[in-house]
Amino acid sequence: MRNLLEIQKQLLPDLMETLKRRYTILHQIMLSDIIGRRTLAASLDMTERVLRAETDLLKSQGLIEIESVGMRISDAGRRLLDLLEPAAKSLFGLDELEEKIRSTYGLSKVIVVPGDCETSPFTKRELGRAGSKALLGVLRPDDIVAVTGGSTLAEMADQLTTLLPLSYKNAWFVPARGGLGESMEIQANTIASTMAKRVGANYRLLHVPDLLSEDAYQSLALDSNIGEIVNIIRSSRIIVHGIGEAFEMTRRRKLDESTVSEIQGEGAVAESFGYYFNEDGKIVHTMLRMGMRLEDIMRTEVVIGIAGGKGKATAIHAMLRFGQENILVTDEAAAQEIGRRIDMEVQSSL
Amino acid sequence: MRNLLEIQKQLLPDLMETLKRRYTILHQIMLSDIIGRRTLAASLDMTERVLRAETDLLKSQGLIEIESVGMRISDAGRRLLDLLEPAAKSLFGLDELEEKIRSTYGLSKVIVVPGDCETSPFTKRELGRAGSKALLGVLRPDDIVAVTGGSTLAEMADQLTTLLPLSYKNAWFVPARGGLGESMEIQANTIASTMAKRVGANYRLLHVPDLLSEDAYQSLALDSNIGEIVNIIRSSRIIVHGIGEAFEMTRRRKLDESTVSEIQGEGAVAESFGYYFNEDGKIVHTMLRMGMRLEDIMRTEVVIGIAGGKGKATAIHAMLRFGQENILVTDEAAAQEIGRRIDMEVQSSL
DNA sequence: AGTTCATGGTCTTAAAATGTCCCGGGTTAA
DNA sequence: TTAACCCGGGACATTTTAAGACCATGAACT
Repeated sequence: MRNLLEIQKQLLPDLMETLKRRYTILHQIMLSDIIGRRTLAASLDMTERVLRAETDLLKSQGLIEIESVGMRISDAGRRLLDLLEPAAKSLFGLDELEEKIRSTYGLSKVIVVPGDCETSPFTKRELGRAGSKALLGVLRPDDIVAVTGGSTLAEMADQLTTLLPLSYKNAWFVPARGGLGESMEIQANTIASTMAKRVGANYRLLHVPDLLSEDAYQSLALDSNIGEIVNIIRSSRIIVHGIGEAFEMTRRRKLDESTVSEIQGEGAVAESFGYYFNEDGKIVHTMLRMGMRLEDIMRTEVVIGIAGGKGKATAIHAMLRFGQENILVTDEAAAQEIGRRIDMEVQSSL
Repeated sequence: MRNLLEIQKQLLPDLMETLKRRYTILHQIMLSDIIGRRTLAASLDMTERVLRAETDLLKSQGLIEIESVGMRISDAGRRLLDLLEPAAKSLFGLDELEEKIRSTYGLSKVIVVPGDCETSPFTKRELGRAGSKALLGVLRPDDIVAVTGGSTLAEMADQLTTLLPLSYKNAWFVPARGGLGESMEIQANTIASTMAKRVGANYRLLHVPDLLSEDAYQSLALDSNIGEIVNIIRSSRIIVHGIGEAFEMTRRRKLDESTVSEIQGEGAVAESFGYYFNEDGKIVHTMLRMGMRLEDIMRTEVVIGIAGGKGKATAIHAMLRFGQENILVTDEAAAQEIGRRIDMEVQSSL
């Protein structure tokens, strides 16, 4: 109950601060699996000595275990974090931010994790955890899930774990599109297969390059194997996609200079599923490609967007305006920025 | 949510201590109406200086007002205490104690107030407050309530206040028995009238001595006025009774030496409604008297027992074993002791 | 085998908490 | 009216605690 905290704040004015601090420490320890005092102090921007006081306390409460190799969260600590998570949201004021974004863009759910992906790799991991939690929250035993590529999605795949012994052996994971010329780990194909393995589901891969010439597209479309998997992709009930900053994506796709400047000229700020969007969420550029098409996306029941970092706020905002998202998973830095933009819009519309 | 507090106990054990301390201080200030720093420090067993640090904080939070005559609780402070009360129960571990006693003896409700009646007059006042709260919780507009005498009941009568504008003008308060040879303030008659006045209800008095000879009993029973009020008493839906230590009651009743030794020889430890009970809750001695009889008590819908102090634990325990209580209101000292006895019983039954 | 990073111990210093006493003023009871 | 009493608040020495800095030792990894 939110009330109780408000009441206690009167008698314990510094309650929030301490609670936040200890929660953050415990949380960080959990994310790090095992971590030393000095490293942890540096990553939390505390002096070693005060951190030590806190970890001693956490240890005496049985929330962490201290070994010669470092500190590790205990089962009790893990349980505590789980229980505290909703409260922590309100502690950091993230619940309000979530609701603001959710209601403004009519989403069914918004999840904001504390921190900034760009600054801390742990926040990125947390984003992945939150994303997989969100996916598991809507995943049914015989769903088809399409996923895109990207480092955030890769992190999410790593964090995906089924706690319940629910069987997903009739579910399918497929890539939403073909491969980018990027490292193996963050390709949609890899991510689809990782996710599938982690929840005990099946997967199909799409072995075609993402960027296609007209000729190549036509000939591949006739291939029956490819046709089959593309049909599966297009009938997905759930799509999980990263959100990219437009310019960076052109670079990662190694587009030629003229195309890049063309896309930029059209005011593109965001990219997802192979489409480029301007600030207003309008599609300004479409890449010829295999896999999900616009009409498939619009038909998809659950669209989960996942991205974080202040620098991606513009891109995320554009995707929200596009209006096809159902669930957004982002971080505090991006959410704050999006919140500011919402405020500005409201103000200018008065 | 109960959960949150449990979580806090793990993550903020030190803050919970100060929360307890500040709650106790604020609570004591409320009970004292107005009190000076030194007096308060003495009654809470703290040094003046540490108390001062706390009261300064309470003042800065606007929970108390400091005047030249002493400290007084503010409206905000009063509100805070009310809101925090259920949480405080769990903070002090009293909720578990309540539940333990409740379930062991099949009561519908057990209320344990912090402290020890014998040590602190404030705890006695608190016991009275809790008792009147419990009564108001079950009191219906046209109830008949029988009350016994005793200092605890007197305190309860003083603390009885109806917050709601509920009308009890059709309710009746009656004494459960006649007068003891004691001071006016703690006689059942006085208490019944005080309670009735405080909630705007009616009252009838029973003007007969509690201890009667056979002859006197017979002749009084024929009196129509007395017969009428006795009938009202016997049809009560609620009875609120104190619980006395057997030996002390024989003294207060000024019984002759032979009767006293007789009662003692029978192993009596508790007294209530004019009956003496042994440790097992069996009635071992009955006084000839007007008013409530055993069969009336058994028929009564709501029996509220109220008593506190470690020295009364044996007596309270005996009454619980008697098995007619529905609601017990006691203090921490007595409840702890009763809890210990329950543990011993459980252990010996294994 | 050497390096690195971990915990846990210790010493010093700064700061906060505490114990103690006192003062002027208002309240109360005689 | 007066005197005793208790009040809050100021002052200050002292104790306790928190914090910073460093080091010893040991496990793990290269």
